[in-house]
Amino acid sequence: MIDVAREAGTSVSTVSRALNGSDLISPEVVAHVRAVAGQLGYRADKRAQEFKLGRPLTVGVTVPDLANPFFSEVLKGLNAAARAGGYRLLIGESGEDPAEELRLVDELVDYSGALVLCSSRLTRAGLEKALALPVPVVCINRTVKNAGVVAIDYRAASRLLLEHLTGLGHRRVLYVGGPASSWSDGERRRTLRRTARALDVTLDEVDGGWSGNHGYDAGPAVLHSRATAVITFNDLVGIGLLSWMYDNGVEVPSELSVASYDDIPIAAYSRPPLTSLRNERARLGELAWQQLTKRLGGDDWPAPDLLTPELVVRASTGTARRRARIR
Amino acid sequence: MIDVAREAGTSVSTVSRALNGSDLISPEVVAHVRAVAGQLGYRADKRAQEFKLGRPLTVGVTVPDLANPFFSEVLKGLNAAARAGGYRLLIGESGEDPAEELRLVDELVDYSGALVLCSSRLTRAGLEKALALPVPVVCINRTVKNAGVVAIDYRAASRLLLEHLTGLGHRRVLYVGGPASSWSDGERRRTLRRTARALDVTLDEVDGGWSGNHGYDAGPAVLHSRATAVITFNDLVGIGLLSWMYDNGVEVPSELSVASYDDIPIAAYSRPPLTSLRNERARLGELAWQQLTKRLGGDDWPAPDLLTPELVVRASTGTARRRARIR
DNA sequence: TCCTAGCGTGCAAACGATTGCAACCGATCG
DNA sequence: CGATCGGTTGCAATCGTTTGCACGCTAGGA
Repeated sequence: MIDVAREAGTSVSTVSRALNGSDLISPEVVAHVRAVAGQLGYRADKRAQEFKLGRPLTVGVTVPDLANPFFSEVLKGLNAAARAGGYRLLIGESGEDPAEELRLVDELVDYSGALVLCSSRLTRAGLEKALALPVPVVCINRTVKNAGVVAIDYRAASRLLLEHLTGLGHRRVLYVGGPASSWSDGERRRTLRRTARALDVTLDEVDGGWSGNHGYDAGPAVLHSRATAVITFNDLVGIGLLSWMYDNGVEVPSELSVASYDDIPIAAYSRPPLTSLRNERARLGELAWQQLTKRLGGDDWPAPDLLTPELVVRASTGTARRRARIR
Repeated sequence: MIDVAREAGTSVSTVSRALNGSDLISPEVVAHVRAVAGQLGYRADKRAQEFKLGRPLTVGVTVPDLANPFFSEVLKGLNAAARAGGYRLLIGESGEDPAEELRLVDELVDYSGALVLCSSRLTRAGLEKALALPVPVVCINRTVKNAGVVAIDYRAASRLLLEHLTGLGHRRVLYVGGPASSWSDGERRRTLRRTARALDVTLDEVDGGWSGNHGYDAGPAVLHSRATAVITFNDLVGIGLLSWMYDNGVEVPSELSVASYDDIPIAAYSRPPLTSLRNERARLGELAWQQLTKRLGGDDWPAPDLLTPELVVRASTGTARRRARIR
């Protein structure tokens, strides 16, 4: 900058003003300075700028698992929105571990003007700590006070699933659960139970996880239950389960129906294609950013945004014609 | 910091030294300052530190598509390695668009001490521009001079695939290609052609893309070719293609074999499970970081790291018994 | 002709840390 | 007893910007 000033025969203040389009500076000088700067290949040091200006134009994000398509797409949406607003994303992955997530948050906050916790696995206490930080925090898929909240409406989601299954005549449904630290697993269980009661459906539950392997491994337990329909924590689990059923000669859907949450792209291509709940994941990210901008603009936190998913019926659900058993 | 200094009855210099563990300071003072700092809840401003200290401890990364499991896992590996080295990741997504990638690079460089371009879609000229930047650049899955290079050994990869297929008796193979701007698609084509010639296999090619939809849409073209085996650009394309074959009554592998590159987790759960080339994607990220540290340490760029994949044979490949045709 | 706006510009102080250098201390040595 | 020295500490400059304030200049009105 000093070089530019010297070369242009002005002071650095003038260079700064010229480059930033201040209005109390003559147009000729602006043109001249711009020319000189371009010629010298000068680039303003963004870090110094942001340093001087105050809070960083960065939003820190945590996700449990980068390789999970659900989170990738949330990140896509958030990234696009944040970039449009002049912000960048600093992404951290907690590996589904609450302690690691806390460390991560603690580190990200040093470089971020805001935080987005995506499907936070934080303990209650950890979350308190995060909210006490001197930056605004938005939670995606976790409700909490004094923070922005954007979430899937699991009440509606679970109702859609169960109504679909009862419509097909199922009266006994099994839920294959997700990671214990997952808030959204808790919500899915809670809303399923409640809706099952209302619909007079028997709901059993077994533990699962978040990956295809977890679903595959749940195969025997599923068969042991006397359910005719299964709802899995997510599509990866569902697809893994479908695979076990195929390997063990159980026909889907004539012996067992399988449905799931999220509708990741690959769900349409499983065999049979998986009935699932489509949610606008990218939109989750977008809305998180919107909440953030409002808050950064000085307003209070807006009301939580709830996204209602849409049931995509595919061939993995149908009427039960036979009891499943291993052949 | 000033507050801490005042409260501790010292100068800010002393506080700085105490907190950073300088050796020319008395232990008692260190203890005292630390205590005061803790009590006041003082946290050093990392951004100011890095600003003063010089280059940012951040590595900027570009990927074409965050939702693609291949890239997610590379990011996982890179992230883990970089964090262990005290660096953070600034991630940008180009959306498979060369122009956008260039903009991205131009922005990331303002905040990064190093750049990692993952499967760069940059044009030749764009890449030159990126390499001319005042930070070290590592390319993952793209070879280039004067930069770090970490890549899959596609020569070995293509050979593994074709030898497997010829071993099963296939003499006519079709390649369903990837995005035009993808270097790795180019490499796959090049090495396949070359190996096909050596093995006396007829190789046809059609254009595809990177997603399940691209694979599904390629179905008719695949059937029109007279190939008995198909190699797809990646697993997503492969799974999409399998789905089309199923929907149209083509039996895999008895009428058509399908194999692919990458072996993403879901490949094991397609129906039939997909024969694919396993590569250590997380390791790609790790190696990229290693190259970077060497370079940042003052050395020249090390020789390119080539990772040889491993063929995972599953049920989607077998001996062709019938000519495929739509029923 | 002089005074006063008002516009354009430069000086210098910040932002929050690190660090070379000088100064100070007590102790040891000659 | 004074010089020296090692061990600590503080002063002030610095990183690359932005910006409040003061100043100078020009033009227009009285």
